[in-house]
Amino acid sequence: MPELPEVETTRRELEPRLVGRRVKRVVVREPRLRWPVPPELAARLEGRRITGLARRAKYLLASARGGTALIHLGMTGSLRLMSSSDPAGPHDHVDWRLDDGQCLRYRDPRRFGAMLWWEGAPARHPLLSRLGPEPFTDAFHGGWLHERSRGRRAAVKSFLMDGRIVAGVGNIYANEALFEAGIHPGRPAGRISRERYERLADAVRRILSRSIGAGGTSFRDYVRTDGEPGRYQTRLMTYDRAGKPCVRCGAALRGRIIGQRSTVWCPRCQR
DNA sequence: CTTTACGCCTGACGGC
DNA sequence: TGCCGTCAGGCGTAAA
Repeated sequence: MPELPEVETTRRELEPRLVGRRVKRVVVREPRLRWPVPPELAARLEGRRITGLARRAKYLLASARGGTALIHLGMTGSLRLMSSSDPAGPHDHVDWRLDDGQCLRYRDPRRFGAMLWWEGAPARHPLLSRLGPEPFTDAFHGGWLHERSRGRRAAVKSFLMDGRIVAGVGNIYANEALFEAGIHPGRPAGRISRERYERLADAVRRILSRSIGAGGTSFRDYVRTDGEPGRYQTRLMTYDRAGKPCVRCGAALRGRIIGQRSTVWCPRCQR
């Protein structure tokens, strides 16, 4: 499931091979993603050069003269670079054929992802305009989490996964960061001290950094741009490990649905 | 404002 | 073996 580390891994791998290239042709085999791929995406992108590739939360932003393509990988999306002559497989919904013979190919079996075109400033896009700070910026710190959580009764895990609080933390890494910080995922967000939120902010950054360093987590569908899986799934401490021993203390990890998401924690290490 | 539930979608899995 | 029900889940949206 692509979260911030998977999207950032994709961005870093694509950037040197995509930026500066001209898009010769956009082929949309299946426009029915989360929102329909708009016809103007192909119309505007064809013939233009990609001038940059940025990330905001889990969105990739490919800029060109006159606009920006927003790409979201949803649950099962991946972007790979291959030869334009490679035959498309199942769920390969969109190709960007480039001027050097490469092809940027978007695959997404469940079609929860998106590919949109936006002609204004990216920060003004409705999907981006209300996002909270990026985890790796100075604006994200324990004091911010503490301040924003006052009066909130929802579980800290749900709070941490709220994109308006911090951008890009999804279910897997919320579980991992709370484990690392020793905080029970079900604890009401408003009842956690500033000191513990400092530890949580640090843990979020550390967990995300480690996963980016490993090329992300591949559970089912996510692959890197060369088709290889990420390596971080071998280092997950909680996710998908309910009932298994805690890597730190050996106690059996507990699992429960919190905020409609599978949640795993150690009953001894997390309070 | 916050919180909760729903739905989009396919593939994997378990039960019979 | 095959069919079918259930589940997973990012995240926008609607409703409470």
